[in-house]
Order: sequence, then structure tokens, then C-alpha cells
Amino acid sequence: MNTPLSALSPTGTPLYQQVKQALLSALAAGEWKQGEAIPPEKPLAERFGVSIGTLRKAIDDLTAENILVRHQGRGTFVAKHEHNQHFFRFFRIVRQDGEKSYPTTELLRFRRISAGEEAREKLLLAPGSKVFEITNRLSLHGSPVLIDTLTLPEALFSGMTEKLVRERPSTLYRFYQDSFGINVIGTAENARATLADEDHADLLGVPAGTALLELRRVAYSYNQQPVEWRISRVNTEQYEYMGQEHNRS
Amino acid sequence: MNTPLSALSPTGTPLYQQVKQALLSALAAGEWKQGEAIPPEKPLAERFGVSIGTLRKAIDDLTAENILVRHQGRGTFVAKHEHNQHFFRFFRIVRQDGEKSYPTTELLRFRRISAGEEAREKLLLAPGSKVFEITNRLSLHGSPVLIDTLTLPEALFSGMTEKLVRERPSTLYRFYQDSFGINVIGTAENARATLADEDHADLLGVPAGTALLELRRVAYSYNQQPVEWRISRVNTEQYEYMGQEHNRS
DNA sequence: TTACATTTGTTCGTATGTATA
DNA sequence: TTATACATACGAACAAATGTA
Repeated sequence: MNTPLSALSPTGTPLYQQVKQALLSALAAGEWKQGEAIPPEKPLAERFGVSIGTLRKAIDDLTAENILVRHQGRGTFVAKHEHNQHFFRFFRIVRQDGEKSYPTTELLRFRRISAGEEAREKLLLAPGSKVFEITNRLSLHGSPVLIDTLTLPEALFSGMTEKLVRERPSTLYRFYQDSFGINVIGTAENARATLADEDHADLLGVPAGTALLELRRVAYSYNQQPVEWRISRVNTEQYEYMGQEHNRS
Repeated sequence: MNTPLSALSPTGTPLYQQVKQALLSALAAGEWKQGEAIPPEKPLAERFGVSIGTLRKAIDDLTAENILVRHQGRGTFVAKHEHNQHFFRFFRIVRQDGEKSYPTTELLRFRRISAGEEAREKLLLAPGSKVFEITNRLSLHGSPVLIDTLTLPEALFSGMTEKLVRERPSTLYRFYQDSFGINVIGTAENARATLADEDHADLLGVPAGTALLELRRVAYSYNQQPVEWRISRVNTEQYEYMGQEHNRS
């Protein structure tokens, strides 16, 4: 039996937040692993010396933060951050009728170069820093729809090779996580319209001068660390970029 | 005294969600205006015939959605969506160096027409419904940058005239609020790339065939009620669309 | 299929603490 | 100081979902 929390931290912070911290500590200590169930509410409440309601409020917070997942009748589980769904959270190109599908990727080019000025600015790199530049073609429903040009700091992705990229068994962001320990947790994205140059027109199978949507994205890891700078050029004849909905109720 | 909710809707959806909907209905009916306090928890709980805890859970949801704001010791207030900051929350065009500025607007056209198919779909209107169609030109730093085509259901904006639009002293969304009691609390936005037609080229002062960013937006009020359907065509030679940042922590 | 035990979900009412006017 | 209002905490009861015997 553990010491009641309130005895350790008499006042100041609410009890349910102390419980939340205690749960986070237990998680960090590896007491329960990803995908595993944590103990039922009643035993946990007893362990921490609080009422069920207080324990539930702590768990409410943790589920809101996607750290725990509750399933009525089954239990409360440690969230897994490895679902494909999660990795596709940042892919926002859909058909104009709204139908979503998963893209297939072709690696077109892999280079190790000195970072250009814009890449250095976006990735907070010093002049002369080396980066990997990767060009991919993504297709939806069998037709090429967008060309991605990725820039990755060599410092963060040391050991990266074309072979690794080509043979990765999963999505790119999953690959970052599994092979380099880099978790993409957010992106900042801007959009412009451009005309397709010869190269892009060829790659997308459209005439030069076609209007393309140009998305410029920085992907961030913890602590706002930029880890990827990406320019996507999208043929929006049949597809469109689905913006995040703002504050709907 | 109102009828208890549970009597109207015996089972199925949880009580606290019924309370939440009832609160949203009261808000939509204008029972409390933005910035005003709603009644204290206890009277509200009695009015809906539920316990304080259930009422609080409903309000928890609404505060999480930024529809209500709680202040300990003062009360619970209808969130204000009337700060300039907020109104410009939905204006996301910035100069490519990142500098933001406020646009100036010119009214180019005002019409009352039958809603087209796409507008009907987006605004959930019956065939034959009348709408107001308003075309604006927005300029930044003195140069025209985008053409907005707005479609508004006549049913929601009855009494709308060109004169009112032209002489409104405030932003458009503020105008909706003050003159028609319509609160825009969210938007869903998609993006495509198009080529400028003759009209848009003239209005924006660019050659026909220039690539334009086309933003298609539905604005929502409470209960996902669509209130405005808008197509913006943006000259992104010097400006760009600043997407919402996704989930950074 | 049925019955049952387990676990989370919802709702209740009460008491006490804390912030505000 | 006092009254009001939201915040926290408690525990009990029943509902709903799940898995298993």
C-alpha cells in the first residue's frame, strides 16, 4: 500500500492533479507498457487513497491528452502512438468529393547536399550544414498527384541512406520514429499557388503551366525542434487540400 | 420552469449531452449574448432538472470548445468572439515574409439570386432557396490580393441590403453578429490551385492565366449550422495562406 | 444462447475549499 | 466581512459494454 498523496503534498495543487502526476510517474517508470491495461479504477483509487471520482478526473485529463485510452467494459489502456492513422494525421490531400485514401509513394531522388538558405532558416541550421534531400512522388487511386521535396538535417538523421528510405516498411514519419527516434508531433504549413515547371509537369503527367498548389511545411518534434522541411506541389484538378477545421462545436 | 430533459428524451444519449444541446439551443436563441454571464450552476441545474455534477459536465464540454468561459468566483460567460483578434482568426493571408496586416475591403457586387447547386449543398439549403451573393476585393498594403465571393442564406440574413453591407462599420463577421445575431464560431476550409480567368485577372491586376490559390470555406455557427459559403481567390505572388499549426505541444 | 462477473460510464447529492465583488 | 459562484472531493447507485463460463 502506498502513502496517501495528500500526506506528501498537503495543499496547493488539487488532489486529482497529484494523482495525474503519480500516474505519469508510474507510466514513465514503465509500470505499464504501451497497449497494456492499467489496473481498474477502484484498486487505483485505493492505492492512491482517493475516491473513484477523483481518480476518474485524473484519468479524464490523461485521456484528453491521448496518454490513456478508456474502453467501457474492458479497461483503461496506455495509448499506442504507432497506429497508421496517427501517421496519416498530417496527410491532408483528399479527392474533391471528400473521399480519403492512402497514397502510394515512389522515391525519385535521394541526395546529401549543403542546406540552402530557406532550408537553413526553417530548420534552424548553421551555414554549411549538410542535409538529406529526398524527392518523392505520391499517387492516389493510381494516378500521380503530388511531388514532395523533403529536407532533413543530417545531424538528426545520421546514418540515413537511400536504401533505408526505399526499403522502409512503413510511413515516413513512422520511419523517423523507429529508425532515428524522432517523433513528429506537429506541423506548420503554408500554401501558395504556382505554375508547374517542366520537371513537375513531367512527373505529374500534366502540361507545363498547370496551376499547382504549393504546400510548404515544417514538421516539429518535442520542444518545437524542427526536424523536416518539406515542399509539396499538388495537382488539384481532382484533389484538394483539406484545411483543419477551426473551432467547430 | 422548463420540462425536465429526461422526460423528453428518455434514454439513448447521456443526460449531460442533452443538457449541452439545450444550452447550445439557448445560446443560438440568443438567450444570453456574447460576453454575458449565464445563470449560476445551481439555478441552471434546477431549470434542466439535473444535478450540479451533470450540469457541470455539460459546461465542461462547452468550455473545452471555447463556447463558454468559466471564472471561479465570478460566473460562466458566453465566450466573446468579437475581439479583432478573433475576427481575424479566420483571415489567414500573410505576406511571404510572415508579416501580418489588416486588409481593406471594396464591395464589388451585391446580388440576390437562387442558390447554385454547390452553395445549396454547402449551406444545406432546399432547391430554389434565395441567397445573397457578395463579391469583395481585399487589398493588403494598398495592392489587391484576393477576390472573395460570399454566399449567404436569405433565411438567416433577412433584411440584408447592399447599403448595409457597404456601410457596416466593422468586420464582416462582426456585422453578422451585430445585425443578424449570427455568430461565426468555426470554419472548414479547403484549398486548390486555379488559373485566373479574365474577370479575376482584371480585378487583381495580373495577367490572365496567373496561378491563384482558391480557398473554399464554410463558416459555421452553433450546432454546426452553416451560415456562409465563401470562395476566395488569392494572388500568392507576394502573399501566402498560413495554415493552422497542427498539434504542437 | 444464456447467465454472470468485471469494468467503465453516468448521475446523484453533499460537503468543503477558493476566488471574486 | 459577507455573500455569491465556481472548484474540488467524496461515495453511492445504477446503466452499459465486454468477455467468459
